[in-house]
Amino acid sequence: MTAQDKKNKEQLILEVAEREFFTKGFDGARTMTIAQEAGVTHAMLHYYFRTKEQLFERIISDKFELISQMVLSVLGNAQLPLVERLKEGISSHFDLVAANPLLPRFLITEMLPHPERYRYIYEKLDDIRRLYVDLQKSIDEAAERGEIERVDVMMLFTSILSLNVFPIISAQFILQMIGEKGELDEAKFLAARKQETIEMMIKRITKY
Amino acid sequence: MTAQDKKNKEQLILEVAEREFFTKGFDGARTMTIAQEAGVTHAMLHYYFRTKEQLFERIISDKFELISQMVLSVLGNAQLPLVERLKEGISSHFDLVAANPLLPRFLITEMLPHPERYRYIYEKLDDIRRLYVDLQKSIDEAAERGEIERVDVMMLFTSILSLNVFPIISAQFILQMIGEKGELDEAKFLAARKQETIEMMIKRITKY
DNA sequence: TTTTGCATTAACAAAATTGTTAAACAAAAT
DNA sequence: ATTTTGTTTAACAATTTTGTTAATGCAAAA
Repeated sequence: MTAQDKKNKEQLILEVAEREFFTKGFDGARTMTIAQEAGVTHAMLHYYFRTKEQLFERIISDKFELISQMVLSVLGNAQLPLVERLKEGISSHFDLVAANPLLPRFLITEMLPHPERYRYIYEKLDDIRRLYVDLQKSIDEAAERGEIERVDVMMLFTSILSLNVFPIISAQFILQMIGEKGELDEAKFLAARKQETIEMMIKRITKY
Repeated sequence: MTAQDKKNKEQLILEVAEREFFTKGFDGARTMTIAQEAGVTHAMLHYYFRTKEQLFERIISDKFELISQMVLSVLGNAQLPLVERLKEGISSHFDLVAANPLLPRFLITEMLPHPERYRYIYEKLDDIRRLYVDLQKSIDEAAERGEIERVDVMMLFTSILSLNVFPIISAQFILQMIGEKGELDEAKFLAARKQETIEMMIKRITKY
């Protein structure tokens, strides 16, 4: 067995475990299932990661950067003009969430019930306050010039987060409920959502 | 022990169990914990409900009507004029979700991973298709008369659901991230959200 | 080639969780 | 008063899940 094989085996466990944890939550995940699906004995899993908790921690800290981005990117690129910034922010945030659809659900099911476990994530997010203040300033200035409506960034932020994340989490659910004859598939639905969200947010800040 | 006491004890277990299941999910919930918090031996819990599964099923079927309402009420009262219908629908839906904040998270963590367990809920929701078609007709007519923009009800529905549910689920999370010095408490935040959502949706269908 | 160190396996141990039972008990019915 | 019915408790059994260990293999370094 080469070093490469080892890396691959460890990596394989991590990938399988990520899917397992993200879909079933910490409590629902089974180390035996993970081991089985990764094609290793469950003793191997314990050999590499010692405990279920440590395997979990490893996955979370590996995902940390992505989680931060997932929150931050809503606020967009401070260099762009306001409306562009909004469009680009919504769009890139949507894509990021859509590319990692299991993560938001996991955050909701794991972080919310165990906030103490994830304190370090909140700490890291000082960046968000800078972008927040910055965006509020841009908005206030534009509003001063009568270009847009004055709006609260926290409301804007929450709306974008809601409109981007919720449909991605629950697309299946919504389509099953009111999808007509399944002709509208998930990909089309989400593409439509992305445009809808951009349109709604633009309208929200537009002054008439 | 009177019949009343029994009812109370059984009821107490149900109440405690509901909170336990809704916060920790089926896998995270512990029958011992439930029994302990309800002040009964865990044998009692099994005496009344036989298995963890049966206790769970009981809670779900008891909540069934509420779950249906939580989806249906978004579409509002078909008797009212369109804008009123929208305002009233958003408002009552928001209140319903806010009064049962654990339920949406639970639906996301339980229904989405186990759609087969909840097939009967989808079946029940033929009502929603009636309201859906009905609302689309109202909108199309109003749009025909040039009163509002033509919009797709599924988009409208999804937006309202997103804007109402997501902030309620994740208020804590959002406030911790960008809440300034905790001066904005959860109640104020949610009250602001409710107004914001109504305003956004009205703007969405308004024609200029 | 021998040693060294990590990788692997199989069997086992421990802990946590759920589920059962028999016997005691209490209340209501006869 | 006695029977019947349902409730409660304590002890225990079963199962599931996690974690450990000792023996073995195997590849590369010494």
